[in-house]
Amino acid sequence: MTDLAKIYSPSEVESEIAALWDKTGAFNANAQGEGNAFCIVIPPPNVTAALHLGHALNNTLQDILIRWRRMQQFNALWMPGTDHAGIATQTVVEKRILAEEGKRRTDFKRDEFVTRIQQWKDEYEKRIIGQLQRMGCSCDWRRTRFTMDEMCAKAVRETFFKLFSDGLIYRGKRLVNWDPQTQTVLADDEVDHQNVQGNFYYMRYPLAQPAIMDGAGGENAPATIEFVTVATTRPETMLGDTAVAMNPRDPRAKFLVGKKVLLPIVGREIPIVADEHVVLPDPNSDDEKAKFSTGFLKVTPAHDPNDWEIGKRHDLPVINVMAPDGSISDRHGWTDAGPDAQFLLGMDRFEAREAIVEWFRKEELLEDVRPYSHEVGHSYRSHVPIEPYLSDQWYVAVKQPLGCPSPADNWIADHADMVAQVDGVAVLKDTDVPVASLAGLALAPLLDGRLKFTPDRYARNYRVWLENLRDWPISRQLWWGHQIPVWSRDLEPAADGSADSALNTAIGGDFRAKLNALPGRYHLVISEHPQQSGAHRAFICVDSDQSPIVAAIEAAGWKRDCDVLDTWFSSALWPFSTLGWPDATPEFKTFYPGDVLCTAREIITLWVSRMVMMGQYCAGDIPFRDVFIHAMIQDGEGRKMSKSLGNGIDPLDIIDSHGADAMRYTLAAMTTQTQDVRMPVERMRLPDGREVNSSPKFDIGRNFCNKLWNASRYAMMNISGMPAWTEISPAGHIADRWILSRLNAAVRDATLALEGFRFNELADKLYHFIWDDFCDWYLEVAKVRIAGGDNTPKALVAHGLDMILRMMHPIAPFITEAIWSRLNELAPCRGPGDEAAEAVLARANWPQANASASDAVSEQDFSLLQDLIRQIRNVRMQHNVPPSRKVAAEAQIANTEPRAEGLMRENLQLIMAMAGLESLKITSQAAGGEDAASVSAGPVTLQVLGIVDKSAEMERLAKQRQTLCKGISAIENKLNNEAFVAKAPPEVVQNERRRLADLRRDLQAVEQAIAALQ
RNA sequence: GGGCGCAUAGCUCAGUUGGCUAGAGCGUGUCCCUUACAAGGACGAGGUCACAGGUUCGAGUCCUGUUGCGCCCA
Repeated sequence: MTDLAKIYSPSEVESEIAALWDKTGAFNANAQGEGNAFCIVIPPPNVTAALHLGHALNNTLQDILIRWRRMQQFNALWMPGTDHAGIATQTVVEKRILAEEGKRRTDFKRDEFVTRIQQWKDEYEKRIIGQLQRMGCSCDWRRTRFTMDEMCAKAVRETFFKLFSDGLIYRGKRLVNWDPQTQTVLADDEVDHQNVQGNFYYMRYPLAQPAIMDGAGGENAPATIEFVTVATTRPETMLGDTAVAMNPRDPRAKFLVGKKVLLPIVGREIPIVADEHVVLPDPNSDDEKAKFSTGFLKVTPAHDPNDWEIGKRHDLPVINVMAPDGSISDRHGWTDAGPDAQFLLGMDRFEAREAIVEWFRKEELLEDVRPYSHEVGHSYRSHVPIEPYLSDQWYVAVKQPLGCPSPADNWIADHADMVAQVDGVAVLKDTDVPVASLAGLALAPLLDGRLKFTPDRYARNYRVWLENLRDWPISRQLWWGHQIPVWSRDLEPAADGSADSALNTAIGGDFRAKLNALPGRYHLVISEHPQQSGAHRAFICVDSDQSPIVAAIEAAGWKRDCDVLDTWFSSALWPFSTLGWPDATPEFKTFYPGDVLCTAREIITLWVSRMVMMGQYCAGDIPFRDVFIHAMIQDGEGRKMSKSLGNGIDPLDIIDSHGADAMRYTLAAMTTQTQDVRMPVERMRLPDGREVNSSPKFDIGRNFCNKLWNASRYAMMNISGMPAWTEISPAGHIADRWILSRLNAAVRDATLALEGFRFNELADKLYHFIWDDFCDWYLEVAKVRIAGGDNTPKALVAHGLDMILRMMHPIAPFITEAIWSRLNELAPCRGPGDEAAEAVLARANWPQANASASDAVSEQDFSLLQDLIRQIRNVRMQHNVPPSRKVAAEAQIANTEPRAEGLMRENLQLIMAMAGLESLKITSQAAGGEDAASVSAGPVTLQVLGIVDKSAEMERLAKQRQTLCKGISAIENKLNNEAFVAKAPPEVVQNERRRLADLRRDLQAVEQAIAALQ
């Protein structure tokens, strides 16, 4: 009987099983549920593109954890969803529309364009969810969220409002990382540093008045200086220079500092200032900077972060010479562009670089050009070099004391040893991070051990990043995202100079009183006007778009900020926004805080830290206890998988060719503590004719699934006539005692591996238990016994299969569920207790290990039988005895080992069948003969009769003797070493003695065999 | 410039606090289409654990240095 195919065909069972899970609501979590909750939120994949193999790994691991906990009967929720990925998605849609329709974003109205992105999002969200489902992910699909859906938007709005009201969001003008391509600001961690081959340009700036330098000419004669030479890699920024700086220790400084230079092209007169930051020139230095330095540094505060700092120290003007698209412009802060500069206006920054260099060359002011390789920041999204750019942005103050109740309040009292007082503020020891600040809220749980990273080395990344954290720029000049809920208005200076009367004059009447009369919350901030002195600018944050306050202020001429929030702002709220926070929903109460976050290391700072921060600040607790960081998948050459290299692997292709379970198994087996894994990529042809990228690695999983499938086939073919558990005596046969002990060990090992996030160990232990112990030995022994009329093994096979399916289910859910269904039809009751098995494996119980089920004696006895059988097979092989030829053997057992003799006598038939013997005699003197081969296993010496020619056997024995002698002398040396015997732990010494005795016994057997042959 | 990781069989990788003759899968050699499985079975071969020092009775494992590769941060 069996309807199972000989070869496992994943496509035939996967859809059927997916339907079963769907129908039974197997993945549904219960928000009203009693008992222990267990919650994982998915790292929401970007709707930018379909999922790749890295996602497959990430989600396989999460699914393993959630299925395991669900089987442990936790009320398990895996929250699914996707991320709007602001800049990334907007960029791909812009590119697509430009390529297909030749239109740019600016050809659309904002809401039209957002609709287009929305369409893209709908398409990819569907694709992504479909991919996750085909991988077998057991998310509660009813709850699927999106970072811009209504529920998440509400959390974003609430959080922004709270931060704004708490004074933690401010508007600041400063140098930002600007992406001229997408025209948005980027956070520091969105900038990729790439090594670029560029040039140092040496440019002469004439002095306004020539300077006389004593003793600088030859022979200490005074010298006249007419110009200074600055070196720069970005000549185009010279248009915005507002000083030349030199190190005060430079011997020339006393003659030059305070003098003026005339900025070429522009004609601007700028001072020479002294600043320690300038590197002294030294052509022989190992330091690249000193080698290339002239000692004169052009200072462009609007276009370089270091120059910005120098500018602040010397109170220099800040002149921005570029438009947001990176072209040279006199409309964004540059007011003195003279006639000579006109030709540059409108040029792209790189074009301008060439033009300016050429201008200097023509004017004979270009002293030199030297090649120089250096790091340049690039946009992680558009890949163009970023431009340091002066701009107004919204920031979150991450190290500002909170001034509102937070989890930090009790923490300070409870962890006095980790806190220091600096200027009346409690900071975390050895840092400048206030405990009650956003950064402090993220850091404290790591320091006190509530937040744990696996592998733990990543905790350091997290800690160092938070300790050095700078304020978080959260505004992005995009259309796709959560629009910033702040309205603003400029206020003319009031007669009395007060901001409030300026406000009331502008609006007419008591503005605050008017707003207070309306329902809803708002927070008003008035600051000085950035340009007009005496004037003010007012900002209002409103908690909801539906608020009548919005209508009121818009009617009064307030304008809403056009920018949107950084994507990570909404992602930071994901662990609780998805559960309905700020409302006290049953979901939030049941599932927050969650348990595990599973992600890649590149995202620890960007995302993990911010989730902890916001979880504490908004929801009052950390969002998860464990952070598991998995490896990055690279190709066979150690390169990142990417579209541009064409070395990426599509998980759906693997599912089509190998099956979802095979993919999952392989990915789990590859998950060690290392930070990247290599996956050799090969082209392969699918049955439908498509040629796709794949990897031979996935054969491991496919072969294993096929093995499991066939072992199950065998088990189910033998189920008829299976005795009830109560009718058998599973302790009666050595093989039964052995497999039960091994089974128990497998349960224990699998559970421990899962508890420690050791996925490869889980995969490995199950592989060897199933393939080696269960299939190669237990099933083979069972065949012999069943053929001999013993039906007991049938019950143990059924029980073993039942347990294997449970343990394998988290890794390979489809195949195990499919076999489970069929097994339930054939043998609903199996195993101790003879109880009916659960209907759906996804909801069945995870087995429990039992220390008393471990049987070391039986394991030792059985391994003696295995050893003996292997030895006989080995000697047969070496003497070219074909498997079909049965041979006779006789065995002799050391008379000090009566247990071994009993074991042999009870299992004669078994040994004969397994080793291909026609007879096996136990005698007190197994003499063998000229044609006998001698083997030994522990106390058993056995002669395989009639198979050898004498010289071949002599040769084999001689080789064996040599190996044994080598081993013996190694141990003897060790034991003769007095220091070893004196200092090593007694059990180690004991062990060596036992090994020596064993080897000597084996050697004796070999020597006897040799003597017998001679 | 700072930090992290990796280097073990032809390939991809395991190897918990130092302790049996360093393991697995793939590949490879020999034999076998034995009624669960040839995507299989049986039995083999294959390693100076990158290099040089040090600690220790004992080092793939700990320490120092060197070389090569990769990643993160500034």
